[in-house]
Amino acid sequence: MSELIARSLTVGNVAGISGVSVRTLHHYEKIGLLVPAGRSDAGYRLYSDADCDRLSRILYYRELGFPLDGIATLLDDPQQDRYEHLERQRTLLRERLARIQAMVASLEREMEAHMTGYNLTPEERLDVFGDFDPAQYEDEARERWGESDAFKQSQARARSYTKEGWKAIQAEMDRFNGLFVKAMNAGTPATSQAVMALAEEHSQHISRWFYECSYEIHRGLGTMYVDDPRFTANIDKDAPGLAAYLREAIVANADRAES
Amino acid sequence: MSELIARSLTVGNVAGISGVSVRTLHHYEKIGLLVPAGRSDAGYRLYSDADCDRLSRILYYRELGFPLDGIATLLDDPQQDRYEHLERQRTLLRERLARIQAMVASLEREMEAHMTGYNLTPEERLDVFGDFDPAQYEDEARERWGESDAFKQSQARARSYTKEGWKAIQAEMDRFNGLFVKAMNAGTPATSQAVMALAEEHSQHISRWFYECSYEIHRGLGTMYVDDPRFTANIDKDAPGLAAYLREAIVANADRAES
DNA sequence: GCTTGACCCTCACCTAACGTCAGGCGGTAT
DNA sequence: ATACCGCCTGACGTTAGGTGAGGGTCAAGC
Repeated sequence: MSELIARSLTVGNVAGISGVSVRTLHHYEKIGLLVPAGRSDAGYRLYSDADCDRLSRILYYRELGFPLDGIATLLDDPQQDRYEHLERQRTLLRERLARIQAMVASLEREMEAHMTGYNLTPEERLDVFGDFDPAQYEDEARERWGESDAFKQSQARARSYTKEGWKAIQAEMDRFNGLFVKAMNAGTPATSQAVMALAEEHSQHISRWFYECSYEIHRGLGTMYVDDPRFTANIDKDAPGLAAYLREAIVANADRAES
Repeated sequence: MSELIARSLTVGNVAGISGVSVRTLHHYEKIGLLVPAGRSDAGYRLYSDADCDRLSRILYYRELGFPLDGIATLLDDPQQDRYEHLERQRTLLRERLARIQAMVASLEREMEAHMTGYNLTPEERLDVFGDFDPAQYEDEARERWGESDAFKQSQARARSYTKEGWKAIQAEMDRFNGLFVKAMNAGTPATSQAVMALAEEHSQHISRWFYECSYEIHRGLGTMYVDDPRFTANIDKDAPGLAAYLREAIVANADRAES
């Protein structure tokens, strides 16, 4: 056996590289969660590599929201080997990721609502992360957006909006509404060239700002305007029948383009 | 103007749909963070839609680690409009996501270390999320793994290991080591057919369990075994010179296969 | 050898964000 | 009318540390 030079670190060192405060380390010792391997002559705490290892695990579980005494029982359970921990931590991280994604989804729902101007119910607003099932969520997103690529694009773009862009998009959406209303009130059929062109522009506007809006997706949107009463109510607010008119134009345009 | 039937909810209702406790709502009222719009005759708290809206924002910021009084100043700042909040929340979520990804990366580094048996330094172990720069991280990963696809695969696979798989991989790695050591000790040249075949098997084993291991990547690994003293030390622990021997075999095999 | 400044020690009290009773009123369904 | 559930207001407890006070320690420079 070659000599073992076990490097030992002081509280300050450990605090420095781990990012926790010295006080926190004191605290962890007091509650028995992380007792340093030894002390120097002067009484300085000396942390071994194993201590750092343990601290790293502690920080993982702490970040994931475990109470400190829970972490202690987890770490001190002799039943558990390293693999067990890595496994659990991975699972927990996955859940965490899902939670964040739920928040992102909720945020985007709100941005969208804010944009199109309809009001969320308190239930919708407060469903920020509770009872979140990632699988169901993915399905819902896929169902809603037709395919997940488009959805991802939406996220990617949403992330890069500037304030000006945001305002511009809203103005543009208003302009669209105005044009559609005008056409409808003038009695122009939704299937006319002019109105279909407007629908085409609408789809391209979405592509520019939100996600690659395929005709399939655009059709889906049109359907939603009519089928989802919250959308319908908002769209029909100023001009009754606009939602249906919009849908007809969108579908006609999609059919024409794809034929 | 049509009549406005502002629905109002009791504490219990709000607690139910938001997932926070009644006590929490009491607390938020006491500190002035969320004061319900009104009270019923009996003194029941009545929360309006706007209150729910505010609560939703509060929960966002809370989840992101803001202190409650900080949240109050954020929400009550008249300078800030809705967009400001959405914008900030998005940024914060992105940071959060990066943090989780850093943890995942750190976890995978540890799994890998555990697998190949080398010991991380305390610094490495404790670098769980601090000072994380996603760009730098990606670069490092790319540099290390040659291209990012392979790296992503590694992550994808790592996520699906079972305990048995994990043990099997370790056993297999040990078996490889044994075979290489035997060959080396027997004086078999690293460039011999037999040893190159072993190297090929090694690469395929990695492909099976970690990521599509191209010859380029495999060569990179071999180089790392020699260049990274931590790897070298661990590999040479039982059989001095094994790291260099391994590298020679891997490179020879890759050259042969690609010619 | 002495000082200085960064770092360490141990109490000890303070805080944030709730959890958890206790004791009592209000509403409503049987 | 009773029973039960949900609501009310204190008030104390708890977790995970923050923030000094008062006092040793160590390495560098004069």
